[in-house]
Amino acid sequence: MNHVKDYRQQRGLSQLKLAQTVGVARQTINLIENGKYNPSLKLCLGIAKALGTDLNSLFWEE
Amino acid sequence: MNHVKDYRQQRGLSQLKLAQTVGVARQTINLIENGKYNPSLKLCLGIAKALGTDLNSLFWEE
DNA sequence: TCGAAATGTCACTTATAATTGACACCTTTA
DNA sequence: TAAAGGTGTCAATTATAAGTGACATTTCGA
Repeated sequence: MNHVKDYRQQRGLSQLKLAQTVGVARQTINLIENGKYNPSLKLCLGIAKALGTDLNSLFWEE
Repeated sequence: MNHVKDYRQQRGLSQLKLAQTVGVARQTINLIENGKYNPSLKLCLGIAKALGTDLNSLFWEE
């Protein structure tokens, strides 16, 4: 899994708001948060920047 | 860009060897190293683990 | 300096990420 | 009690990641 939902909620953002910031559809954010698929690197980078964090914090499991 | 090529060469691996370890085609590694496209998160994770490093080291630019 | 391994790239196909529109369900507030 | 915002999910389409086979060039050790 990943930590997108946690970080998004900590920032008080809706899925829609995050999606608009990153420039993707709301459904795409929803699917990523629920582990339903495998986002592209570019999208991961966009989400990390929009949430003021980095790739490891959101997507890395030791 | 990214640092896949640097890390791979430091480990003395060919594109083919890394591709086999990760389970993708050699061309896929070549395209990623040359910034020709946008790999999936799953593939980025596989490459990071195969090279004994992490997402930020390979793909994060401040 | 020859030959093999490694790399870069092409065309084509297949798998899947991502989009769009829609609907049901839930919670909160007027 | 109903209206609005937020979420989860569905089906259908489009965009693109990834695979396959092939070939030319470069690199490097015997």
